[in-house]
Amino acid sequence: MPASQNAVGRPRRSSRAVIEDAAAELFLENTYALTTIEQITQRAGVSRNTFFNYFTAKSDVLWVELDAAIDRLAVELRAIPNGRSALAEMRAATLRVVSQIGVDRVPLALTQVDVMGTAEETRVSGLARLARRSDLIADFLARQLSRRCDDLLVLSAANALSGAISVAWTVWALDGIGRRPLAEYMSEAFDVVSTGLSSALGAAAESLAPLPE
Amino acid sequence: MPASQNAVGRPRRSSRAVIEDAAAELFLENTYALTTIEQITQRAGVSRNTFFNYFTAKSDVLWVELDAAIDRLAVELRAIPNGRSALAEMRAATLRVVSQIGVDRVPLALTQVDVMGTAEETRVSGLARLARRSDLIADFLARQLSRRCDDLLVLSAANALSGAISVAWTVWALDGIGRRPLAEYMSEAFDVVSTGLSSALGAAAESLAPLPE
DNA sequence: TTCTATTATTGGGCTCAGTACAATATTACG
DNA sequence: CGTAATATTGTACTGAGCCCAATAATAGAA
Repeated sequence: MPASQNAVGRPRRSSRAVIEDAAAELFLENTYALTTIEQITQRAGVSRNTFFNYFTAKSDVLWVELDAAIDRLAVELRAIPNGRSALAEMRAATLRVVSQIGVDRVPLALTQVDVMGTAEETRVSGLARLARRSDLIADFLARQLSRRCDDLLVLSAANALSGAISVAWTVWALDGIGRRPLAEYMSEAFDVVSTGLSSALGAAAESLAPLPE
Repeated sequence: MPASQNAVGRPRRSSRAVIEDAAAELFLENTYALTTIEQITQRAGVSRNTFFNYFTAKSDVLWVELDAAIDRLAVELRAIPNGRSALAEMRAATLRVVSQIGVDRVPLALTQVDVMGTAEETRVSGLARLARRSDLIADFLARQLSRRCDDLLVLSAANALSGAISVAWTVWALDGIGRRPLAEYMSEAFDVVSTGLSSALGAAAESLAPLPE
């Protein structure tokens, strides 16, 4: 634990935080793709290797908030005893995690997507998060439903739930400064997959005046 | 179109096919991660650059069948006129595409996952396919429902559907030689997300004897 | 058959992410 | 103050992906 506190006045900031900030600046200045790890570490005042002490990939720094949320979700899911209503518990656990996230904790990858040019480059790394969360949920569902992890039902449900959570994050971020709490978006997305696409899409079609053309 | 047919007896095989075969061999021999593009092209008898004439990434060769299926799905979805039942048309289009796929057309990434070591390395590239298909479906749903492409309902539904298709492919591949037609797996996966997770998971729980512990 | 425009293939060079490993600095703690 | 644990750095390397110009092969016209 080298860089935690200092004897003198200002507490020295951790290398990790310095790297995160330097990366955020450079991504906004030069886009994600055109920023090299060497540039990040130079601005942060550390060596290139130090970057890899804290992140396993350049894209990791884009998803700090999301990774933390997934970590917390994993803890929540593990704490749920067997035999409870899987879907209800899943929803509750997600909302518990998400309710602690302020409206300013937008993952770097989802902020100013246009200026950072983070449309396609970061898509893949975001999908890795979707997959990790999907795995967590699949394990949880398999346990709750007494089914195998590679069961089609389990995997489909886990994918749908993880996807819904992902979409909620995205739309929340896209809504800009005036965005409502993340939990509200999360609830909506859960409703869609919980009640089923046939009713969700059907209701959506009915609720709209049939636009010609 | 240089290497299509030859005057003499055996028609010379296209560079693309040769590369695909060489890659498949090497992935099985040395795993995906330990196979370099240079090795592939050497065995195929072409130069390294020729690889990039046919594939934009090393992982592309793992998903040839899936990419073709997604291309066909795109065509099918574009051909559907407005105003039809979005979910029913989506299901029908998917089944049309998938019914043409023989039980031996398993994407390379999903065959012998253990021996190829294609568990984690290829996960990400597979997710890129999920995302591309998700985009296609979102466009289609937005058109059918007269909603925006970045609408939460549209995105959630598209994600769930694309995920279900992805899961169907995976479970189908995992079922080995005795696997049933892909369309059957696809139908099952569609049912899960169509009827809704609350009923799907609820029904699943009811249909099982409550296993103790 | 010969010429020509098109397309496929190749060679060379280059950037940069990610890895490995050993050496050194820094911190915490007894 | 000494020492063990941890953080940081230096150096070197592999391999994917990209760029661009040069060359080979092909199809089609004449």
